[in-house]
Amino acid sequence: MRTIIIVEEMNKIKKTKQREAILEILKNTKSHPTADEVYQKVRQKIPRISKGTVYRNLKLLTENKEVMKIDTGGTEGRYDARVENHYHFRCESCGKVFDVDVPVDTELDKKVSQKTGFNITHHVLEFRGFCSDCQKKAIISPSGDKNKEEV
Amino acid sequence: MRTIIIVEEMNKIKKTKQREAILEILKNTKSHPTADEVYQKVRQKIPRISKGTVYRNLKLLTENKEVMKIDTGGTEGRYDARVENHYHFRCESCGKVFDVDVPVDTELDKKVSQKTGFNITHHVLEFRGFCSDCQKKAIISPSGDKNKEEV
DNA sequence: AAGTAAATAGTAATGAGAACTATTATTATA
DNA sequence: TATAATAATAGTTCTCATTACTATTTACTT
Repeated sequence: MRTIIIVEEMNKIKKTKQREAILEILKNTKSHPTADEVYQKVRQKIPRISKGTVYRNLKLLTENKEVMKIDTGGTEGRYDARVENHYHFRCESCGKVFDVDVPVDTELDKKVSQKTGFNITHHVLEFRGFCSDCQKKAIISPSGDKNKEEV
Repeated sequence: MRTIIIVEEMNKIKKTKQREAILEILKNTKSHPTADEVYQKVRQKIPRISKGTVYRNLKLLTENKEVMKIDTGGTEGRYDARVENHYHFRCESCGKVFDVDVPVDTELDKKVSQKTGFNITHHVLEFRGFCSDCQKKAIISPSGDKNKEEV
């Protein structure tokens, strides 16, 4: 019988201006930009930065818990420099994501853990509906109908 | 000035064995299969069905509220024939999604609506952690580290 | 200052899902 | 029941977010 020892090699992370600029952008925005939005913004400072670098660093920063990835809903990931658990609202018309500041119910996790036997680390909660802007300009129904005619 | 009238044409949906088979599969499974998993299963009954048909019908069934799409987390959508709002648990190791039967807190929507001014229609809540199976076989940490060595 | 290893830019590959099109199947109607 | 109208299908191509790959550059170590 072989003994298996798991060794975690710490990979020495080097400081780069690209990663610092990306983190800075996330820290200075209240919106929750997509990777592409971060890319567009960081290009103003570092014009030759590549999209791969943005993705790689967003992933790295997420792994290091310096930022948080919002993978709830939609196809595009969104990134948030606010790393403590909190809730969001997503507009089903324009897709924008906003913070919702109500206390996180950690008791719920314990309750459901006991009931189900799952080892629950946290929960993600996203409110859905229509933001103020989209409520105003809601002339065309947001239900995704395509059978519209102009007469 | 032109008058614009928006006309919604009701598209008459035709019954097909493909769509019925897809709905049947979703009704007879407690798991929450991805489009591809549905495709694999329906192929046992209709071998020449195309993946596009599966996607199109899943979308159609979702629009008609006959099934529900779980777009929370991950890249792949999952489908559920249980259409009334309920909560889920997602295992961060194997990716499986399970139902969580605790009452849905609709009061929360009203409370947050009033506080924020968003028109909130519902919320999605997903517990995250590790399922029973993955807790047992958790020898290798699920944190996504790749720097492991066997000695 | 030189050596090393990690990070980068740029490009190609992947994979979920949507779009397109000629053909087939379903429903309405004569 | 046969026929006409049109929705749905199979099969293929396309899109778009994200990842992988690779030669070159940059940051840290000694």
